[in-house]
Amino acid sequence: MTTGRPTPEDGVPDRVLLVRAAPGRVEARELSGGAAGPPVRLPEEELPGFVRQRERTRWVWDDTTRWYPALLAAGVRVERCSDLRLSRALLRHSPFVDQTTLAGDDAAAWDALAPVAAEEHALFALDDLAERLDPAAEHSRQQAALAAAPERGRLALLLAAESSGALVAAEMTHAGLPWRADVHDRLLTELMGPRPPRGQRPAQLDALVPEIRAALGAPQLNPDSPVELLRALQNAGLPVSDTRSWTLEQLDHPGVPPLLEYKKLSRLLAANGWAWLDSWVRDGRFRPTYLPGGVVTGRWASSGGGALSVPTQIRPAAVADAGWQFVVADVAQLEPRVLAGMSGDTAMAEAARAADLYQAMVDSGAVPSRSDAKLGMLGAMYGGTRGESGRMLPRLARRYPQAIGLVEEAARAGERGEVVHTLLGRGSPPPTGAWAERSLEPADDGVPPEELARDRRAWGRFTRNFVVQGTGAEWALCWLADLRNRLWRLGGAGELTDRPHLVFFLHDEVVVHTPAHLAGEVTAAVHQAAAQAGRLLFGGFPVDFPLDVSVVDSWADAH
DNA sequence: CTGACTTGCGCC
DNA sequence: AAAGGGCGCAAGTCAG
Repeated sequence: MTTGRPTPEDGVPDRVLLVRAAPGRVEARELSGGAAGPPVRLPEEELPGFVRQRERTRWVWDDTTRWYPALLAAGVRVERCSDLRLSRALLRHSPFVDQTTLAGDDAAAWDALAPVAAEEHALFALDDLAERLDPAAEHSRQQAALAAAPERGRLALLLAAESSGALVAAEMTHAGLPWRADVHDRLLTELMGPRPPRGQRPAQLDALVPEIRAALGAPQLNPDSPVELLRALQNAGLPVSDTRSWTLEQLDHPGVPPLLEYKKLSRLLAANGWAWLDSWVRDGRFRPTYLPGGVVTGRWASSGGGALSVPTQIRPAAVADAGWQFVVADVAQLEPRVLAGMSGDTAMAEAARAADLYQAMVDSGAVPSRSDAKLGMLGAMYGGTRGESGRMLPRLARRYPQAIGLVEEAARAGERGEVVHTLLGRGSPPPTGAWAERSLEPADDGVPPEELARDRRAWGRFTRNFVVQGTGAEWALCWLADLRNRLWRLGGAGELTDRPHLVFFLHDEVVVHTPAHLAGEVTAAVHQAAAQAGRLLFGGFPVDFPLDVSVVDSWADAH
């Protein structure tokens, strides 16, 4: 920013901090090293134009949810950013970081900063906590923390990936998942009859009630009440202590089939019925809010419309626009592959070079059958040791000592009350609860020792899973970030939604909405991004991440 | 009545 | 002897 207002010609270093100044005004300050240059002030309405000019800039801002939606609404996409809120959250819990480097007067306020939802993203809400924070100071603290960290390379990758994730999240909410309300409505109508007036049951659902009542001999039964239902089942002589579908399926009784049918339809109606359509689908798009880093392991959370569980039943309503298609991709067996990579277990990595990792474990003679392989690995990663899953563990440990050793050690560390971390350095939360506070002295306040021991083992299962789930989330973030940039480059000259763009992401699956003629190139990009994510996390270590990719008109047709 | 908690079930 | 990770959401339940 040598000549006043920054321009593209200024070239690198090209990291610019955006700060809210007086109402309606923004300050841009070029950053180099730890220092911020002199502020350049511009009116809010000029910000999109200003940002659009500097395509290669890394924008540093307090929180992506407070800046990016408005830019997207103005038709501006940014290439990269540093999200100080997300970065701080990572650094604050990473065991790689010396926490004293992050101390400061407004540390507590930074720690408390929460994302804003789409409806409240007004850029200059004066009562916003963010208004009182100093992003330049926070940025230099974070740079210092990073510079002092023993694993600064990994951490820097994690911060960049997390920030890219924040961009993707905002873009997906902006674009929305194409959703055909008419198809959804037809689907509901076929299953349970036409939409009833508010507060009434649809015809097909209603018709099941007398059937259930008759079979159970409970003429007044309201099947929506778990309490009433449980009593009715018990009065009918059925040995049950809950009303879960899985429990009911074990029973042989004439009341069970209509009841299961009722529960199934009633669930669909409540979770993804007409009310869901009214609330969450506008102008042919489903727009949930994604919360990057919303889960302690690094997975995303979501809010609005239950984006984490869009049932397969209603996916036929996700239909690409005319002339467009979906490229749907998911990673087969992400977590065991990640475990092979992060533990450097060459034997498991060899299995991970096959499209079906579990089958490869059988073929190498490690376990007798595919289901043994799967159950055993799930048990190793989740901490299940019951039955089949537990019996496989010694066998797996012999064959894959590094991989199984890594999760076992994570479990032991958790049980000792220690913090564990992912490959890139995301730290697990410190343990809470009676067992953790009392781990060094015997219980003296009446909490039975068995209960403390149970809690301790439960925490060990959490830390065991944390390292794998969390590193899996890091792989997925890198995949997403790289794919996002590849898609942009494929698209020609238009805005985000004129080019191939991400419209859905869930843990290990993405949906890209693309002009049909680019579907082949998008498919290639999805594969290239997966390979790149593997290299970023595991360098040259030979572990593959094969994808299942479909090019479809409707999400329901994938796989 | 409201709000907190529980139950059940969908997704990975 | 028993022992499975992470979520969000709606509806029912129950205490205050």
